[in-house]
Amino acid sequence: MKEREENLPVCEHDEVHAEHVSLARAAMPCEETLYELADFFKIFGDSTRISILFAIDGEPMCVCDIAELLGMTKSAVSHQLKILRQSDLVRYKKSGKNVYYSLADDHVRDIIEKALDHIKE
Amino acid sequence: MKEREENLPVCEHDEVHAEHVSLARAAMPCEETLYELADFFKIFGDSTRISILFAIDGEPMCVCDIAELLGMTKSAVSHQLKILRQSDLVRYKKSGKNVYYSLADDHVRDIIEKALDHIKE
DNA sequence: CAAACGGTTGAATAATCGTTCAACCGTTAT
DNA sequence: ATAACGGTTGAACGATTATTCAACCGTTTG
Repeated sequence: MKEREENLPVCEHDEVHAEHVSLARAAMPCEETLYELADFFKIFGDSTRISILFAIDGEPMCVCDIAELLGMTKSAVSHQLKILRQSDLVRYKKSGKNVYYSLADDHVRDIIEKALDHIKE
Repeated sequence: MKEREENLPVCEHDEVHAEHVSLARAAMPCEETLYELADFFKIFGDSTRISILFAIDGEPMCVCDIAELLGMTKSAVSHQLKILRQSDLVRYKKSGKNVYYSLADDHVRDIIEKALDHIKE
C-alpha cells in the first residue's frame, strides 16, 4: 500500500526501484573518491592547461617560452602552472632566472591518449 | 617606483629558445583538437556527472531513481543527463513513463579507471 | 475526460573559474 | 647599489557553469 501522505513533491518509488537504488548505491565509490575524480578531470578541462601539457611533453620548457608558444602572458601561464603543480601533474627545475617545467610522469600521457581515442572515434 | 622607459613588455627570446619554441609548436595538435580534448574532460570534471556515470554503470537506471540515489532533484539530474547525452557518453531507452539511462560504451569506464589509478597512487 | 507521474526545459540565481593588472621576489649583469 | 629580466602572486573583473524554480510535455491511470 501507499505508505506516504499525499502532496509529496518527490516521486514514490516502488519496491523494485528501491532495490535497484540500493544495489547501485552499494556499488558506488565513496563520496570523497567521487570528488577527487571530478577535481582531477577538472584540471584537464581547460584548453590552456591541455596546451601546456602538450607543450612540455618532450623537452622541458621555461615559462617565458610557453607563454610565447601559446600567445599568452607569463602571468596567465604561471597561474595555470601553479594548478598543474599542485596536482602533481608537472615538475619544475630552477636554472638561473628560468624555471623549466616538464611532465610529472607518463600517467598524464596515457590519460590524454585515451581521451584522444574517444574523440577520434 | 616603476617606470617603463623601454617599450617592450614581453621578454626577448634568444635564438636557442626560439628554436625550442618552434620545435614544441610543430609537435602540438591543432587548436581544434585541443579544444575538443578540454571539452571532453570538462564533462568528467563535475562530481554530479561522475556520480551519474557510476550509478548507471552496471544496470540502466531511470531519472527518478538516479535523483533519489544522489539526493538531488529530477531537474538537476536531467540537466546533467542532457550534457552526457550530447557528448554521447550515455544512451537512453524510453519505457512507458520512464527513461532508462546506461553507459554508451566501455570507453568511459576505461578513462575513469585510468584516473582512479592516478588518484590512488 | 482529467489527474498524476516521470521527465524535460528555459530563465534566473549563485558559485566557480580563467585572465588581466599591478606589484613583488630572486637572480644576473651593469 | 641599481636596473633588468624571468617568474610568482593577490585582487578584481568577466565569463562560464551548476542548481533551483516554475512551467510544460507525453504517458498511464482512474
